[in-house]
Amino acid sequence: MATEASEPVRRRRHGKELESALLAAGWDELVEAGYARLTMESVAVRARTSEAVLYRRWANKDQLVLAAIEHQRDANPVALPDTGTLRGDLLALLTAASEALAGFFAIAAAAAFSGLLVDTGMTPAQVRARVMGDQRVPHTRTIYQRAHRRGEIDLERVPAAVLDLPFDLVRHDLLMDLEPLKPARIRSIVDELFLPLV
Amino acid sequence: MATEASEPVRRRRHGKELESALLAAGWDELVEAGYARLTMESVAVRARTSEAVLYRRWANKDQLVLAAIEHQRDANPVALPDTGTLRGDLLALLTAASEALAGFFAIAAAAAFSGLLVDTGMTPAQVRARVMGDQRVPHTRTIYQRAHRRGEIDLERVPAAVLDLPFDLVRHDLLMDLEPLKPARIRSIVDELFLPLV
DNA sequence: CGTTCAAGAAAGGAATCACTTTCTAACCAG
DNA sequence: CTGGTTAGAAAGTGATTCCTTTCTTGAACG
Repeated sequence: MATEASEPVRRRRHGKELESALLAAGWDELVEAGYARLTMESVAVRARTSEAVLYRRWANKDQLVLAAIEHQRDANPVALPDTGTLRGDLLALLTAASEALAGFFAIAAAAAFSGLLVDTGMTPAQVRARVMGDQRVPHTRTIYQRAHRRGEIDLERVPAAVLDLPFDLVRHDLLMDLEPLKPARIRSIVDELFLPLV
Repeated sequence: MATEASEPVRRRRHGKELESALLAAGWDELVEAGYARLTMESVAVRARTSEAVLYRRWANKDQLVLAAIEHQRDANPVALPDTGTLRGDLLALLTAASEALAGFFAIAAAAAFSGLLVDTGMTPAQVRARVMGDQRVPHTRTIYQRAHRRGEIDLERVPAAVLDLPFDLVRHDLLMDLEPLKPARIRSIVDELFLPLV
Protein backbone atom coordinates (compact mmCIF):
# COMPACT_ATOMS: atom_id res chain seq x y z
CA MET A 1 0.00 0.00 0.00
CA ALA A 2 2.96 2.27 0.37
CA THR A 3 3.60 2.64 -3.36
CA GLU A 4 0.42 3.11 -5.37
CA ALA A 5 0.07 1.19 -8.58
CA SER A 6 -0.86 4.47 -10.27
CA GLU A 7 2.52 5.93 -9.41
CA PRO A 8 4.94 4.15 -11.73
CA VAL A 9 8.29 4.57 -9.99
CA ARG A 10 9.51 8.10 -10.41
CA ARG A 11 12.68 7.77 -12.39
CA ARG A 12 14.84 10.79 -12.81
CA ARG A 13 16.43 11.47 -16.19
CA HIS A 14 19.86 12.99 -16.67
CA GLY A 15 22.29 14.35 -19.24
CA LYS A 16 21.71 13.65 -22.90
CA GLU A 17 18.66 11.52 -22.28
CA LEU A 18 16.89 14.35 -20.49
CA GLU A 19 18.02 17.00 -22.92
CA SER A 20 16.74 15.06 -25.91
CA ALA A 21 13.39 14.62 -24.21
CA LEU A 22 13.18 18.35 -23.52
CA LEU A 23 14.03 19.30 -27.08
CA ALA A 24 11.64 16.73 -28.51
CA ALA A 25 8.89 18.13 -26.30
CA GLY A 26 9.74 21.60 -27.55
CA TRP A 27 9.51 20.50 -31.17
CA ASP A 28 6.20 18.72 -30.64
CA GLU A 29 4.83 21.81 -28.99
CA LEU A 30 5.99 23.90 -31.95
CA VAL A 31 4.21 21.58 -34.36
CA GLU A 32 0.97 21.35 -32.43
CA ALA A 33 0.62 24.81 -30.95
CA GLY A 34 2.92 27.00 -33.02
CA TYR A 35 5.54 29.42 -31.80
CA ALA A 36 3.13 31.99 -30.43
CA ARG A 37 1.23 29.51 -28.28
CA LEU A 38 4.20 27.54 -27.08
CA THR A 39 4.92 28.36 -23.45
CA MET A 40 7.70 27.26 -21.19
CA GLU A 41 5.12 25.63 -19.00
CA SER A 42 3.55 23.69 -21.85
CA VAL A 43 6.95 22.33 -22.83
CA ALA A 44 7.77 21.43 -19.25
CA VAL A 45 4.47 19.64 -18.75
CA ARG A 46 4.85 17.73 -21.98
CA ALA A 47 8.34 16.66 -20.97
CA ARG A 48 7.06 15.76 -17.49
CA THR A 49 9.44 18.09 -15.74
CA SER A 50 9.43 21.66 -14.47
CA GLU A 51 10.28 25.01 -15.94
CA ALA A 52 13.40 25.35 -13.80
CA VAL A 53 14.93 22.42 -15.66
CA LEU A 54 14.45 24.29 -18.92
CA TYR A 55 15.92 27.52 -17.62
CA ARG A 56 18.98 25.69 -16.36
CA ARG A 57 19.76 24.89 -20.01
CA TRP A 58 18.41 27.77 -22.07
CA ALA A 59 18.29 31.37 -21.07
CA ASN A 60 14.88 32.09 -22.60
CA LYS A 61 12.11 30.83 -24.81
CA ASP A 62 13.80 31.87 -28.05
CA GLN A 63 16.94 29.90 -27.23
CA LEU A 64 14.91 26.85 -26.37
CA VAL A 65 12.91 27.03 -29.60
CA LEU A 66 16.04 27.52 -31.65
CA ALA A 67 17.70 24.53 -30.00
CA ALA A 68 14.61 22.41 -30.53
CA ILE A 69 14.59 23.24 -34.23
CA GLU A 70 18.27 22.43 -34.62
CA HIS A 71 17.83 19.21 -32.65
CA GLN A 72 14.96 18.10 -34.84
CA ARG A 73 17.00 18.82 -37.95
CA ASP A 74 20.08 16.98 -36.74
CA ALA A 75 18.15 14.04 -35.34
CA ASN A 76 16.90 13.14 -38.81
CA PRO A 77 19.93 12.99 -41.06
CA VAL A 78 19.35 12.25 -44.70
CA ALA A 79 21.24 9.18 -45.83
CA LEU A 80 23.48 9.28 -48.90
CA PRO A 81 22.16 6.74 -51.43
CA ASP A 82 24.33 4.86 -53.89
CA THR A 83 22.29 3.03 -56.49
CA GLY A 84 24.72 3.22 -59.37
CA THR A 85 22.66 5.57 -61.54
CA LEU A 86 21.88 9.23 -61.27
CA ARG A 87 18.18 8.55 -61.64
CA GLY A 88 18.22 5.99 -58.84
CA ASP A 89 20.28 8.21 -56.57
CA LEU A 90 17.99 11.15 -57.17
CA LEU A 91 14.80 9.22 -56.52
CA ALA A 92 16.26 7.78 -53.33
CA LEU A 93 17.68 11.06 -52.08
CA LEU A 94 14.55 13.07 -52.83
CA THR A 95 12.37 10.48 -51.15
CA ALA A 96 14.56 10.39 -48.08
CA ALA A 97 14.74 14.17 -47.90
CA SER A 98 11.02 14.46 -48.38
CA GLU A 99 10.33 12.16 -45.47
CA ALA A 100 13.02 13.48 -43.18
CA LEU A 101 12.16 17.12 -43.72
CA ALA A 102 8.38 16.94 -43.98
CA GLY A 103 7.07 19.72 -41.89
CA PHE A 104 10.49 20.85 -40.84
CA PHE A 105 10.87 23.71 -43.28
CA ALA A 106 7.42 25.06 -42.67
CA ILE A 107 7.64 24.93 -38.90
CA ALA A 108 11.12 26.35 -38.85
CA ALA A 109 10.29 29.08 -41.33
CA ALA A 110 7.13 29.95 -39.44
CA ALA A 111 8.99 30.23 -36.17
CA ALA A 112 11.68 32.29 -37.83
CA PHE A 113 9.16 34.76 -39.21
CA SER A 114 6.71 34.85 -36.37
CA GLY A 115 8.97 36.67 -33.98
CA LEU A 116 11.78 34.29 -33.15
CA LEU A 117 14.95 36.15 -32.28
CA VAL A 118 13.68 39.47 -33.47
CA ASP A 119 15.35 41.27 -30.58
CA THR A 120 18.66 39.45 -30.56
CA GLY A 121 19.85 41.58 -33.44
CA MET A 122 19.72 38.77 -35.97
CA THR A 123 18.26 39.62 -39.32
CA PRO A 124 15.56 37.36 -40.70
CA ALA A 125 18.10 36.07 -43.20
CA GLN A 126 20.47 35.08 -40.39
CA VAL A 127 17.73 33.31 -38.47
CA ARG A 128 16.72 31.46 -41.57
CA ALA A 129 20.26 30.44 -42.38
CA ARG A 130 20.69 29.11 -38.88
CA VAL A 131 17.52 27.06 -38.69
CA MET A 132 17.90 25.77 -42.21
CA GLY A 133 21.37 24.62 -41.24
CA ASP A 134 22.91 26.78 -43.92
CA GLN A 135 22.65 23.86 -46.24
CA ARG A 136 19.79 23.04 -48.45
CA VAL A 137 19.64 19.29 -48.94
CA PRO A 138 22.94 17.58 -48.14
CA HIS A 139 24.71 15.18 -50.49
CA THR A 140 23.49 16.89 -53.63
CA ARG A 141 26.98 17.71 -54.84
CA THR A 142 28.09 14.16 -54.15
CA ILE A 143 25.58 12.40 -56.30
CA TYR A 144 26.07 14.89 -59.13
CA GLN A 145 29.83 14.47 -59.05
CA ARG A 146 29.50 10.70 -59.12
CA ALA A 147 27.17 10.97 -62.12
CA HIS A 148 29.70 13.26 -63.79
CA ARG A 149 32.47 10.72 -63.22
CA ARG A 150 30.32 7.95 -64.66
CA GLY A 151 29.74 10.12 -67.72
CA GLU A 152 25.99 10.40 -67.18
CA ILE A 153 26.05 14.18 -67.15
CA ASP A 154 28.51 16.91 -68.00
CA LEU A 155 28.68 19.25 -65.05
CA GLU A 156 30.37 21.87 -67.22
CA ARG A 157 27.39 22.15 -69.50
CA VAL A 158 24.43 21.78 -67.14
CA PRO A 159 23.20 25.08 -65.70
CA ALA A 160 23.17 25.37 -61.94
CA ALA A 161 19.45 26.12 -62.06
CA VAL A 162 18.87 22.66 -63.48
CA LEU A 163 20.87 20.98 -60.75
CA ASP A 164 18.94 22.83 -58.08
CA LEU A 165 15.59 22.20 -59.70
CA PRO A 166 14.63 18.87 -58.08
CA PHE A 167 15.54 20.07 -54.62
CA ASP A 168 13.85 23.42 -55.02
CA LEU A 169 10.65 21.70 -56.07
CA VAL A 170 10.73 19.20 -53.23
CA ARG A 171 11.28 22.03 -50.78
CA HIS A 172 8.46 23.96 -52.38
CA ASP A 173 6.02 21.09 -52.09
CA LEU A 174 7.02 20.47 -48.48
CA LEU A 175 6.34 24.06 -47.62
CA MET A 176 2.98 24.00 -49.32
CA ASP A 177 1.66 20.67 -48.13
CA LEU A 178 3.54 19.98 -44.91
CA GLU A 179 3.74 16.31 -45.73
CA PRO A 180 6.05 14.01 -47.68
CA LEU A 181 5.69 14.10 -51.44
CA LYS A 182 3.81 11.31 -53.13
CA PRO A 183 6.12 8.89 -54.98
CA ALA A 184 4.40 9.77 -58.25
CA ARG A 185 5.26 13.43 -57.77
CA ILE A 186 8.89 12.61 -57.13
CA ARG A 187 9.04 10.46 -60.24
CA SER A 188 7.42 13.27 -62.18
CA ILE A 189 10.04 15.73 -61.01
CA VAL A 190 12.86 13.43 -62.00
CA ASP A 191 11.49 11.96 -65.22
CA GLU A 192 9.39 14.77 -66.66
CA LEU A 193 11.43 17.75 -65.54
CA PHE A 194 14.99 17.02 -64.52
CA LEU A 195 16.16 14.21 -66.82
CA PRO A 196 14.91 15.84 -70.05
CA LEU A 197 17.00 18.89 -69.15
CA VAL A 198 20.35 17.11 -68.74
CA MET B 1 -0.91 80.97 -30.46
CA ALA B 2 -3.96 78.85 -30.00
CA THR B 3 -2.96 76.24 -32.57
CA GLU B 4 0.69 75.25 -32.32
CA ALA B 5 2.70 74.96 -35.50
CA SER B 6 3.84 71.53 -34.30
CA GLU B 7 0.27 70.30 -34.31
CA PRO B 8 -0.55 69.85 -37.99
CA VAL B 9 -4.35 70.10 -38.02
CA ARG B 10 -5.81 66.94 -36.54
CA ARG B 11 -7.82 65.49 -39.34
CA ARG B 12 -10.09 62.62 -38.53
CA ARG B 13 -10.30 59.70 -40.95
CA HIS B 14 -13.47 57.80 -41.69
CA GLY B 15 -14.87 54.78 -43.47
CA LYS B 16 -12.78 53.09 -46.14
CA GLU B 17 -9.92 55.51 -45.79
CA LEU B 18 -9.52 54.73 -42.12
CA GLU B 19 -10.00 51.02 -42.55
CA SER B 20 -7.33 50.80 -45.22
CA ALA B 21 -4.90 52.65 -43.00
CA LEU B 22 -5.62 50.27 -40.13
CA LEU B 23 -5.11 47.18 -42.25
CA ALA B 24 -1.96 48.58 -43.82
CA ALA B 25 -0.61 49.27 -40.36
CA GLY B 26 -1.46 45.71 -39.37
CA TRP B 27 0.38 44.31 -42.36
CA ASP B 28 3.47 46.46 -41.76
CA GLU B 29 3.51 45.36 -38.17
CA LEU B 30 3.26 41.75 -39.29
CA VAL B 31 6.23 42.20 -41.59
CA GLU B 32 8.44 44.01 -39.13
CA ALA B 33 7.56 42.37 -35.84
CA GLY B 34 5.94 39.08 -36.82
CA TYR B 35 2.70 37.64 -35.58
CA ALA B 36 3.86 36.85 -32.08
CA ARG B 37 5.16 40.35 -31.42
CA LEU B 38 2.34 42.22 -33.07
CA THR B 39 0.12 43.81 -30.44
CA MET B 40 -3.10 45.68 -30.78
CA GLU B 41 -1.38 48.67 -29.27
CA SER B 42 1.51 48.56 -31.73
CA VAL B 43 -0.94 48.50 -34.62
CA ALA B 44 -2.97 51.34 -33.14
CA VAL B 45 0.11 53.48 -32.57
CA ARG B 46 1.39 52.84 -36.08
CA ALA B 47 -1.99 53.82 -37.49
CA ARG B 48 -2.05 56.88 -35.21
CA THR B 49 -5.28 55.87 -33.58
CA SER B 50 -6.38 53.95 -30.51
CA GLU B 51 -7.14 50.35 -29.72
CA ALA B 52 -10.85 51.02 -29.36
CA VAL B 53 -11.01 51.87 -33.06
CA LEU B 54 -9.59 48.46 -33.87
CA TYR B 55 -11.96 46.61 -31.60
CA ARG B 56 -14.94 48.39 -33.14
CA ARG B 57 -14.04 46.63 -36.40
CA TRP B 58 -12.50 43.30 -35.46
CA ALA B 59 -13.41 41.17 -32.50
CA ASN B 60 -9.87 40.10 -31.70
CA LYS B 61 -6.26 40.02 -32.79
CA ASP B 62 -6.67 36.98 -35.03
CA GLN B 63 -9.48 38.58 -36.99
CA LEU B 64 -7.46 41.73 -37.47
CA VAL B 65 -4.42 39.83 -38.67
CA LEU B 66 -6.47 37.75 -41.04
CA ALA B 67 -8.14 40.85 -42.48
CA ALA B 68 -4.77 42.55 -42.86
CA ILE B 69 -3.40 39.60 -44.81
CA GLU B 70 -6.41 39.49 -47.11
CA HIS B 71 -6.27 43.24 -47.60
CA GLN B 72 -2.61 43.10 -48.54
CA ARG B 73 -3.30 40.33 -51.01
CA ASP B 74 -6.24 42.07 -52.65
CA ALA B 75 -4.58 45.47 -52.73
CA ASN B 76 -1.85 44.19 -55.03
CA PRO B 77 -3.54 42.46 -57.93
CA VAL B 78 -1.30 40.89 -60.54
CA ALA B 79 -1.97 42.29 -63.98
CA LEU B 80 -2.54 39.99 -66.94
CA PRO B 81 0.12 40.69 -69.56
CA ASP B 82 -0.38 40.32 -73.29
CA THR B 83 2.88 40.52 -75.19
CA GLY B 84 1.99 38.25 -78.09
CA THR B 85 4.41 35.44 -77.20
CA LEU B 86 4.39 32.85 -74.48
CA ARG B 87 7.92 33.78 -73.48
CA GLY B 88 7.03 37.44 -73.18
CA ASP B 89 3.86 36.75 -71.26
CA LEU B 90 5.67 34.44 -68.87
CA LEU B 91 8.48 36.86 -68.19
CA ALA B 92 6.01 39.66 -67.57
CA LEU B 93 3.67 37.62 -65.41
CA LEU B 94 6.44 36.10 -63.32
CA THR B 95 8.02 39.48 -62.79
CA ALA B 96 4.73 41.06 -61.78
CA ALA B 97 3.87 38.18 -59.46
CA SER B 98 7.32 38.25 -57.97
CA GLU B 99 7.00 41.90 -57.11
CA ALA B 100 3.39 41.82 -55.99
CA LEU B 101 3.79 38.80 -53.80
CA ALA B 102 7.27 39.35 -52.41
CA GLY B 103 7.06 38.55 -48.79
CA PHE B 104 3.39 37.84 -48.92
CA PHE B 105 3.61 34.07 -48.96
CA ALA B 106 6.18 33.90 -46.23
CA ILE B 107 4.43 36.29 -43.91
CA ALA B 108 1.05 34.75 -44.49
CA ALA B 109 2.36 31.22 -44.09
CA ALA B 110 4.26 32.18 -40.97
CA ALA B 111 1.20 33.75 -39.41
CA ALA B 112 -0.86 30.73 -40.33
CA PHE B 113 1.57 28.37 -38.65
CA SER B 114 2.58 30.45 -35.70
CA GLY B 115 -0.72 30.25 -33.93
CA LEU B 116 -3.20 32.18 -36.01
CA LEU B 117 -6.69 30.80 -35.68
CA VAL B 118 -5.60 27.69 -33.86
CA ASP B 119 -8.58 27.90 -31.54
CA THR B 120 -11.23 28.83 -34.05
CA GLY B 121 -11.47 25.25 -35.18
CA MET B 122 -9.84 25.86 -38.54
CA THR B 123 -7.33 23.31 -39.67
CA PRO B 124 -3.95 24.57 -40.88
CA ALA B 125 -5.02 23.66 -44.40
CA GLN B 126 -8.11 25.84 -44.10
CA VAL B 127 -6.14 28.76 -42.78
CA ARG B 128 -3.68 28.41 -45.59
CA ALA B 129 -6.38 28.20 -48.22
CA ARG B 130 -7.97 31.35 -46.85
CA VAL B 131 -4.84 33.49 -46.66
CA MET B 132 -3.52 32.23 -49.97
CA GLY B 133 -6.84 33.20 -51.48
CA ASP B 134 -7.29 29.66 -52.75
CA GLN B 135 -5.48 30.62 -55.86
CA ARG B 136 -1.87 30.22 -56.67
CA VAL B 137 -0.84 32.79 -59.23
CA PRO B 138 -3.81 34.08 -61.21
CA HIS B 139 -3.89 34.26 -65.00
CA THR B 140 -1.71 31.20 -65.51
CA ARG B 141 -4.36 29.27 -67.38
CA THR B 142 -5.08 32.27 -69.56
CA ILE B 143 -1.60 32.76 -70.94
CA TYR B 144 -1.17 29.04 -71.53
CA GLN B 145 -4.46 28.82 -73.41
CA ARG B 146 -3.51 31.77 -75.57
CA ALA B 147 -0.18 30.14 -76.37
CA HIS B 148 -2.02 26.95 -77.21
CA ARG B 149 -4.31 28.82 -79.58
CA ARG B 150 -1.31 30.45 -81.26
CA GLY B 151 0.21 27.02 -81.73
CA GLU B 152 3.21 27.75 -79.53
CA ILE B 153 2.56 24.79 -77.26
CA ASP B 154 0.31 21.74 -77.32
CA LEU B 155 -1.53 21.65 -74.03
CA GLU B 156 -2.47 18.03 -74.66
CA ARG B 157 1.14 16.91 -74.67
CA VAL B 158 2.73 19.09 -72.00
CA PRO B 159 2.63 17.56 -68.50
CA ALA B 160 0.93 19.60 -65.82
CA ALA B 161 4.15 19.54 -63.80
CA VAL B 162 5.85 21.50 -66.55
CA LEU B 163 3.12 24.13 -66.66
CA ASP B 164 3.33 24.59 -62.91
CA LEU B 165 7.11 24.66 -62.86
CA PRO B 166 7.76 28.39 -63.35
CA PHE B 167 5.22 29.40 -60.75
CA ASP B 168 6.34 26.78 -58.26
CA LEU B 169 9.90 28.02 -58.56
CA VAL B 170 8.96 31.67 -58.20
CA ARG B 171 6.93 30.83 -55.11
CA HIS B 172 9.82 28.83 -53.76
CA ASP B 173 12.30 31.64 -54.22
CA LEU B 174 9.91 34.13 -52.65
CA LEU B 175 9.54 31.93 -49.61
CA MET B 176 13.27 31.52 -49.29
CA ASP B 177 14.41 35.06 -49.92
CA LEU B 178 11.44 37.22 -49.04
CA GLU B 179 12.23 39.56 -51.86
CA PRO B 180 11.45 39.83 -55.56
CA LEU B 181 13.45 37.54 -57.82
CA LYS B 182 16.31 39.02 -59.79
CA PRO B 183 15.49 39.43 -63.48
CA ALA B 184 18.31 37.05 -64.36
CA ARG B 185 16.76 34.34 -62.23
CA ILE B 186 13.39 34.78 -63.90
CA ARG B 187 15.01 34.57 -67.33
CA SER B 188 16.86 31.45 -66.22
CA ILE B 189 13.62 29.81 -65.12
CA VAL B 190 11.96 30.58 -68.43
CA ASP B 191 14.85 30.02 -70.84
CA GLU B 192 16.87 27.29 -69.15
CA LEU B 193 14.11 25.30 -67.52
CA PHE B 194 10.64 25.92 -68.88
CA LEU B 195 11.09 26.55 -72.62
CA PRO B 196 13.37 23.54 -73.24
CA LEU B 197 10.64 21.35 -71.74
CA VAL B 198 7.81 22.46 -74.01
C1' DC C 1 28.91 4.68 1.84
C1' DG C 2 29.13 9.46 1.59
C1' DT C 3 29.46 13.56 -1.07
C1' DT C 4 28.00 16.32 -4.70
C1' DC C 5 25.10 17.68 -8.37
C1' DA C 6 21.01 18.34 -10.58
C1' DA C 7 15.96 16.86 -11.20
C1' DG C 8 11.64 17.98 -10.08
C1' DA C 9 7.93 20.34 -7.35
C1' DA C 10 5.89 24.55 -5.92
C1' DA C 11 5.00 29.21 -5.43
C1' DG C 12 5.35 33.77 -6.66
C1' DG C 13 7.11 38.40 -8.85
C1' DA C 14 6.86 41.40 -12.53
C1' DA C 15 5.73 42.54 -16.95
C1' DT C 16 3.08 42.19 -20.97
C1' DC C 17 -0.99 42.29 -23.52
C1' DA C 18 -5.82 41.31 -25.03
C1' DC C 19 -9.75 43.57 -24.31
C1' DT C 20 -13.04 47.06 -21.86
C1' DT C 21 -14.87 51.36 -20.39
C1' DT C 22 -15.52 56.17 -20.33
C1' DC C 23 -15.32 60.54 -22.17
C1' DT C 24 -14.58 64.44 -25.53
C1' DA C 25 -14.86 66.36 -29.85
C1' DA C 26 -14.62 65.97 -34.98
C1' DC C 27 -17.26 64.75 -38.89
C1' DC C 28 -21.72 63.78 -41.51
C1' DA C 29 -26.71 63.89 -42.60
C1' DG C 30 -30.77 66.29 -42.39
C1' DC D 1 -27.77 74.85 -37.12
C1' DT D 2 -28.85 70.34 -34.80
C1' DG D 3 -28.45 65.80 -33.54
C1' DG D 4 -26.41 61.32 -34.19
C1' DT D 5 -22.35 58.77 -35.01
C1' DT D 6 -17.80 57.45 -34.21
C1' DA D 7 -12.77 58.76 -34.11
C1' DG D 8 -9.48 59.16 -30.89
C1' DA D 9 -7.51 59.74 -26.07
C1' DA D 10 -6.80 57.74 -21.66
C1' DA D 11 -7.04 54.70 -17.97
C1' DG D 12 -7.77 50.38 -16.19
C1' DT D 13 -8.78 45.08 -15.50
C1' DG D 14 -7.78 40.50 -15.55
C1' DA D 15 -5.40 36.78 -17.45
C1' DT D 16 -1.35 34.99 -19.27
C1' DT D 17 3.31 33.93 -19.19
C1' DC D 18 8.27 34.66 -18.76
C1' DC D 19 11.47 33.92 -15.46
C1' DT D 20 13.18 33.42 -10.53
C1' DT D 21 13.65 31.37 -6.08
C1' DT D 22 13.52 27.89 -2.66
C1' DC D 23 13.37 23.31 -1.17
C1' DT D 24 13.38 18.27 -1.24
C1' DT D 25 15.15 14.07 -2.95
C1' DG D 26 16.83 10.85 -6.57
C1' DA D 27 20.92 9.71 -9.02
C1' DA D 28 25.94 9.72 -10.28
C1' DC D 29 30.67 9.23 -8.88
C1' DG D 30 34.54 8.50 -6.03
